Amino acid sequence: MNKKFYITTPLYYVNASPHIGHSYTTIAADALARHMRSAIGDDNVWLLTGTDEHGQKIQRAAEAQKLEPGQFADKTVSIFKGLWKELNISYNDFIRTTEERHTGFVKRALEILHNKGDIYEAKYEGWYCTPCETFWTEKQAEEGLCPDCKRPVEKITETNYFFKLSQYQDWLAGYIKGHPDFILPDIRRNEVLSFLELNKLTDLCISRPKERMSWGIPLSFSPQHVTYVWFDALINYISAVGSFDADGKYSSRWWPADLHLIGKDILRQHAVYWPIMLKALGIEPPKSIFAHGWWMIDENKMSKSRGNVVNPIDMVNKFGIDVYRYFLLRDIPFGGDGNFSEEAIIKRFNSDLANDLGNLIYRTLTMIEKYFQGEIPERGAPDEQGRKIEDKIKSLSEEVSLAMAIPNFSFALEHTWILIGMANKYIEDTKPWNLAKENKADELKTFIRLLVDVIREVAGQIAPFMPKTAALIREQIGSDKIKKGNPLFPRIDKTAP
RNA sequence: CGCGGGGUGGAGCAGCCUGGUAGCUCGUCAGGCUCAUAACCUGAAGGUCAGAGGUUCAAAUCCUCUCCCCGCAACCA
Repeated sequence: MNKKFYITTPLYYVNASPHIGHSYTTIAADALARHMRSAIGDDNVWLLTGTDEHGQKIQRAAEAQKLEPGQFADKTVSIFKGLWKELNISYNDFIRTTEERHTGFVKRALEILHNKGDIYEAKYEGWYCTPCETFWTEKQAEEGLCPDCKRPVEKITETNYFFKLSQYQDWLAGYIKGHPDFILPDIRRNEVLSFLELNKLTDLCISRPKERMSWGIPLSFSPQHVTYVWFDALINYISAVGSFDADGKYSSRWWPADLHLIGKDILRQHAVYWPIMLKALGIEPPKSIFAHGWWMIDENKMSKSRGNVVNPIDMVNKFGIDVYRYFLLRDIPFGGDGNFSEEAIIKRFNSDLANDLGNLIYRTLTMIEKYFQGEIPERGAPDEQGRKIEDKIKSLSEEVSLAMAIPNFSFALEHTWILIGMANKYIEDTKPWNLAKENKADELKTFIRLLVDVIREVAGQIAPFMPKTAALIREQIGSDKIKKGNPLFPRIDKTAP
């Protein structure tokens, strides 16, 4: 029935280089997209990522490097694209908010809302800190001082444009209540609901005067203003995959998105602003928004000021792409926070990848070499333990699919590892070395072939998580004749430097 | 009374929504095996599920209170 799957990552803000958090969301989205491609076909899955490039932070960061904002963004974008290539991210489209296809779309969307009366002009009053170029509320600017630099703020009044968020508050609350899967996991859903109950939404200021901030999309009905970055950025999810017709009706092959994958820090923008913007535009909301947790670095929140930002490239260089991908998706149930440390990666690596999976493959290949000169045998009917393994092979993909639908990546991987464990135990119990000595060739064939079937199934199930590894496994054991290589995951000796 | 998350054997976690022998991974100890990457398999030790009270035939699981830790408070995945 649902013959398409449209999944997005956030549009990453290009004011800084990507860190572990960006890579986490993106890898998760990639794994899910790959899984869905194998389930419903390559042509029916669309993975969108991209970059958010407007706004004051970019303008200032560019100035600091004596670059035009566009040039500055180009630099960061190439870093992001390089990382996604490195991490094997199979995105279908990469949209930049500075591209014409997006800016034109945003202008049009704003026009529609303006014509409809959902965007109105009003005086905006606030306490402005000129050196910081930031507005503060009365409460934030205690004693008339900027909370950042502690210099005096001044009261400024300017004309801006506002979006009628408040008008849709009741609709949104009702919608969330009526759609249990709209905001996931439940913790986040409750968070948004209680936020909506406890607060009265204020209309969202969606413009910035050009003289103060020029790096943005100009409003067509007021060229001296540019669009507020969040309003601009969120629209990418629809601008990338569809268009408005002459009457302002939106159409797209892919919309509504099946899943917006985000971090918990940008939940409110996605769960409050975004659905309301869509509602106002007469466009269906996304089916699901899933906010995952944060990686803590050695028990601390990752932040630049702490100097504990983890660069994904360092981890990839140290442990390999697939190990990094596996660790992020396996170590914690998707949704919660996790602790990131090299020690934790090594632990996962040695126990799951080297001992369980790598060793299973290696010992199986050795047996095929030893007992069958490298030819993979056909098999007959297995014994009882073998039949249980057969059953597990059959049921595994369904189990994995259910876990991926949540999505809970660690559950999905755990299911696969149960099969790996069963196979390792099967070897132990069957004692093939005795079968060989006793010349029980048929039993040995069936036994070995079942192991091969297990490994092939495992390769299929881990492919979305570890595409490179899956390909290597298939290379070694995918055809009639094995190609044994070195162990896929040589153990990491902790005592070594 | 700002909001939220968490406190489960040595470590990290699942289970809690839909009460009913407390589970997983790692670590430790003992044993087995040799096809294998000092890997694999088996067994054992180890928890009054933060504390108190309540509901119930029965509570880690539901309710109340207390203590402790941690995030968030509008552009950091």
